[in-house]
Amino acid sequence: MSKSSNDSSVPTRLIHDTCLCLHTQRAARALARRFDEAFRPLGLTSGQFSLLNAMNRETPRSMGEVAAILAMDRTTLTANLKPLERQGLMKITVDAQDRRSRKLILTAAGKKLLRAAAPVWKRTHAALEREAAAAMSGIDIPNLRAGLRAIA
Amino acid sequence: MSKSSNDSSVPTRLIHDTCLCLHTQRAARALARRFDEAFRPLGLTSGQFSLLNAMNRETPRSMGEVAAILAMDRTTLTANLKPLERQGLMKITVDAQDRRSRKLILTAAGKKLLRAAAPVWKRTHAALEREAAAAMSGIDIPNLRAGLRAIA
DNA sequence: CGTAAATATATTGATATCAACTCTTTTGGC
DNA sequence: GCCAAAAGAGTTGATATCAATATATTTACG
Repeated sequence: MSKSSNDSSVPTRLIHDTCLCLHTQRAARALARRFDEAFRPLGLTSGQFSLLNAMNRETPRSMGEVAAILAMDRTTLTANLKPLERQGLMKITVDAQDRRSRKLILTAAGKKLLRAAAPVWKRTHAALEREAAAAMSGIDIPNLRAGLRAIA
Repeated sequence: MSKSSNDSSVPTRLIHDTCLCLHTQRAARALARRFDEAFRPLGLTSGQFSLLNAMNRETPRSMGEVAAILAMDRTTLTANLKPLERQGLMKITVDAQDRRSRKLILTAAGKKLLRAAAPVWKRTHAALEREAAAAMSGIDIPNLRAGLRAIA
């Protein structure tokens, strides 16, 4: 006889221990909280920091380009831009070459905030790498990044 | 003179390429979409699947325990339980030993849904691992999981 | 040229996420 | 036993996420 409560061919325990989706969500939540806290004095979240970064270039990107870079749904990007635009950190302009497309442009305030956030990021990321090394001896951070890219 | 637009000591490009927070968020979004799609015929999201899994045990867990397992804020868990409870997949009971605490208990419907979802998970995860191997030759999935645990 | 298909984005509705705050219950010091 | 501190959970408000759907613009075909 099999056990009464867990007779599935794929036990709960195996799924919990194995699932890359769960492991990635767990890490994503933990890292978001950590960077959110670090950026809080600047009135910025971790996601907003990544988003501003993706827009910080000479040649403005379109919504679709930024959404692809962040592996984010286009409609999520539309929503995420609203608070940034409201705070005057960036603006959305119609692309003159293709009037369906939008160019996402950082304002001076947005660039200034990014400059202020950069050392916070550097400090926080360095601490994260130190702790990761302590938690997992011989952790290979570049390899971890490559693995994350492979599953994204 | 330094360049006019990017004179920060930490260039945007370096942050974009390096940031583990961004890489993890990207992967988390992509995997959530993928598993959400696979579970859709069952009316389940990837997060709900992980949550039901965390509650599937003989000895019920409390909210705090489940939140810790998922690296999730306690208040997020409260919110996430609402649709599951409404759909009759689980119920929340007061712990008789400690009336502050809640025991999270899967219903028969919840267990049945989990059993139906298990093969979907198995299939989807196997496909993910295949594609990850194709994207990154020599990818070490157990090592990737360990790295995710180290940063969570 | 004109229209159907494709492309780029926006809106709506549901769930997810967390900080700040509140409420209830338990624990510890006395 | 009493009361302050601690612990567990719920509520509110803001942002994040995506599917389904809608709108505007461009492209392609005839």
